[in-house]
Amino acid sequence: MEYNHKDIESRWQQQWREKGIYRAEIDPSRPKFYVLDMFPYPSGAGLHVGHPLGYIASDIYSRYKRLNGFNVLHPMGYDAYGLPAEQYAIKTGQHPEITTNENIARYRSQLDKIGFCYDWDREIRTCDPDYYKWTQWVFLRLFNSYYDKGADKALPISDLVAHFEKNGSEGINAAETKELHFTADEWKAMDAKEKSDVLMNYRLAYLGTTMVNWCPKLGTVLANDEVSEGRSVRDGYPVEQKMMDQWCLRVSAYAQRLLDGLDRIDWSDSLKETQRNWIGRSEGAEMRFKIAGSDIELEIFTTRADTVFGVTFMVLAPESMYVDMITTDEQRAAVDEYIASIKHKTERQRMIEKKVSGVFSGAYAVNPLTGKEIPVWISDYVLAGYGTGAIMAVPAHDSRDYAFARHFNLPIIPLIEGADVSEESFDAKEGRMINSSSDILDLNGLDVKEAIAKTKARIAELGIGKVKVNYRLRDAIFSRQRYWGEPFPIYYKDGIPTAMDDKDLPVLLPEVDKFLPTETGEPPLGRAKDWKTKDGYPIELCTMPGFAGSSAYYLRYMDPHNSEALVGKEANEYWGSVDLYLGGSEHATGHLIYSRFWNKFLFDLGVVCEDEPFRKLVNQGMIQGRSSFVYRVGESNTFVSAGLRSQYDDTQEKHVDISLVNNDVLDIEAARAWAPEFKDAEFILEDGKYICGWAVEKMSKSKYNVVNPDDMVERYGADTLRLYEMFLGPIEQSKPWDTNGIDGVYRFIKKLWSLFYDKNTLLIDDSEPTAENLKTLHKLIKKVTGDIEQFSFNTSVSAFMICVNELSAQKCRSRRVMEDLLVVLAPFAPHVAEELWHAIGNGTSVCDAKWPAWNEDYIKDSTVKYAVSFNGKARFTMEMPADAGKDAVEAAAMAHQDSAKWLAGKTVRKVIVVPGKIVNIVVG
RNA sequence: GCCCGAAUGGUGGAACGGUAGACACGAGGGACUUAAAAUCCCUUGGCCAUCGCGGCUGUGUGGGUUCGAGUCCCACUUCGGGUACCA
Repeated sequence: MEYNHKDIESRWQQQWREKGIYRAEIDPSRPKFYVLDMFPYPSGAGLHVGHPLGYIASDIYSRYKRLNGFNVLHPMGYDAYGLPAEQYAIKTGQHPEITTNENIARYRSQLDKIGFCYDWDREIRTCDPDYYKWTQWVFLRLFNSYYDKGADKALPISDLVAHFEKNGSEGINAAETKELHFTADEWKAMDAKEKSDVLMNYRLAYLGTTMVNWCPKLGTVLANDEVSEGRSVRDGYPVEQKMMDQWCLRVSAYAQRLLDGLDRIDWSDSLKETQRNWIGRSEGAEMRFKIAGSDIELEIFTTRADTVFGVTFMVLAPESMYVDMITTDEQRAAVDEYIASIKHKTERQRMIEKKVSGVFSGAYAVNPLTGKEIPVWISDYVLAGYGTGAIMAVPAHDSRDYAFARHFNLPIIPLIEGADVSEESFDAKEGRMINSSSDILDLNGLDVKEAIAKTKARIAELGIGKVKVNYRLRDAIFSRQRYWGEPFPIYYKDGIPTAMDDKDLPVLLPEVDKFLPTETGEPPLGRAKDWKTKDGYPIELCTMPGFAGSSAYYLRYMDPHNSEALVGKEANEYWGSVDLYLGGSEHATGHLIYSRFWNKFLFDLGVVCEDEPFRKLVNQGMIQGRSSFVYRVGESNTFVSAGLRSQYDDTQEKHVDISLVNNDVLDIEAARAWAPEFKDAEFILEDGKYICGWAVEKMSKSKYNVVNPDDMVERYGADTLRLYEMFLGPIEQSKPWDTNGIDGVYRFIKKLWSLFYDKNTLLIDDSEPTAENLKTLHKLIKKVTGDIEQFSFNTSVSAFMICVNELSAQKCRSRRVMEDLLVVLAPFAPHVAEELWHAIGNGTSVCDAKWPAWNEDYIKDSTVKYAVSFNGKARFTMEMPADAGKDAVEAAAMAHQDSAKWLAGKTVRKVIVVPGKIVNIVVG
């Protein structure tokens, strides 16, 4: 029988499906293991060969755990809400649901061909009402909760209301948008709208007026992690800043817990570091500066309290509420003009220009520690969203303040001994303080760190400020002016945002005639007929963002058909948290923050039993494309081979489809047929060939470098694709796809096959394995076991190749050896392993076998090779009995015939013997 | 700018501080074949060699630790990734 992957793979895939062997059920008698892939957004382009990389790795790990007796939960689903389907709907009028379902069907068929062990009975789609009901359900909980900083957890908003009834805002220690002060009587006197406004200040899901990233092209707001360098991450459209009423999640309340949790989880250091930076904890002090001749106090935040004596001016963010309050009449016109000029610029423009700009407010503030009066300026280099939106400027020791001071000719006072501030500021936190003394505080001679501590203590003592920890992490903006997303379970009762009841869930996404905003600029849901509650109140028009549906999907997989709860107690307690999570590092500051926040909140509520959702996380690298180019000479219809390109002044590179290129040699006839512009083109050859240039780029249709896994499966089979993707290199590393190498893996499978079959004759018998056979086998078992535990799948593939070559040379026919070999191979190449497993007479599936243990005795050598070096440089090898003692090894090395040559005329100073490895003789 | 990470043949990549380049691709040579595909065998870091003895050199650069460094430490260069007026 010849190896026929098509026949084998479709047959076994069908059998596995029919027998449902990958179905996972709660089984307290077995240990559980939860392996999760980041679920994909089903895009119209389908999967390319890079997508399955992580899925293959997690599949290998899942199968390995199964073989080791674990009850493995390995589910898959679709992050089905998203912009591309909606964009397509706007263009064509086709409902995004239709597009999405088509794309899902395509993804599924592509995934199925690769032979994954997913439990498809647990599939979820975020756009499915049975699923998004629970997304809405969590939102209602967030809406009805606040964060108590004392208890350090989320509590019901009703607790807060009870407190207000009794004590007003007195003694409240809650995460809040801004500090509010009112008495119980004042609270009671408020009308419904006023009370709603006050509670919004505390709710974990709240409606707030915030500066948002508005993308006019997409007609929606974007979260910070969806914006990069002033453009939308997904499509690259410009993004501008705009004040809008938006639903927000108070993620910032969990900043410290999100930070602390990182120490308890097994993620890569770089990913943890990225999250730490994103959360951006910074310890400093808040300090109040009085405005001269008024009662107004400006509050600032600084990490450099030690530099108070170098404060020569203050700066407010243009959006700061103080701007209006302190601007003098003389400066009013200038300030208004400046603020207007800022508003015109988008964030992107501001960033590109990076020009120093600002305006004097006319007001002066009093430095509380020196008594000196300093001017207050307004500039856009101070951000409204961080700290208090106001800073004390210390030009000598902060580069931004320095640039500003230079531009506007403001004084610069150096505070650190030896710091030269004539050309640039001295930002380092080191050195001894000078020029820092007044009646109130003396820092002279102190080290920077001591000075910071002393100043903080003094500020607190004087009651002009306090020690404060700030976080860069902002609340997540949760509204999208879009159609294809989860509707909010919120309606407006006389203008007051009101939560729906659990029994009203799910709030189904309504039908609309078009997917565009309305003529009056309302979101698309404004087009829905009767978008009202039963009582006739209007329902929220925005939908939730993409990260809503992906924030708790891993919980739903545990109990996907539960209609009573997001996840049942029993299921949650059994499956716990995700033991292994695989996905791309691009979610480091988005999904992976939001779902941790979401999970911690649900933990506070007692809905889930684990505080962290993903115990171990592995980022698989990206597989990039390897694009091929031809070079057009000037504007002509002549193309020059890559090697001759330098002989022409003006050549332009042009992508050509990689299917036309083999080992960088262009198939010219195929190229002529491929594109009209090549039809009559002239090709200048080198050595009779047209050599293409190449570059590693992201795989995309427009670069003609996409490799489709279906084609690979068709030509080589799923097992070869799986092995090859693993063989390409370490899983975490990004690497270009190169189809050329796949033949090597394909050959390996054929060699494996020929170990079992010669034509139609099965070669395997019941003969006893030889010592050699066992050594080869057990080396493999040991290696692969270790590799899988460490996610080093590429070296496992090499180990299989070596093993098969050895067994083939040994003419091994022993069934015992082959069985173990197939079990170890099964996670990597399940189809061929299953086929051969049955061929040698096993009735049950190899997926249900037991992972073999290796026996060290079989691997042990009776003799060991020692590399003998002189002064560290290896010169020759000698063989010694494995149990020879150090002295014997040393003596043998010294007495070896080759030693004489290296020892001639030298004295031996020292001999180092590393058992089983090396003898190093140090000679002088 | 700041924070991570990386740098090894023509290519992808192996190497608990112990004979660098496993394994694979590609290339070259050969066998089989009318021929091709497939398969198999040999060679393959560089340089030298009285090319079947052997030798020298070699893991981005420069130092250091060590009997011994691709691996550890310091400085630098280059390339990726993240982030950015975050006070």
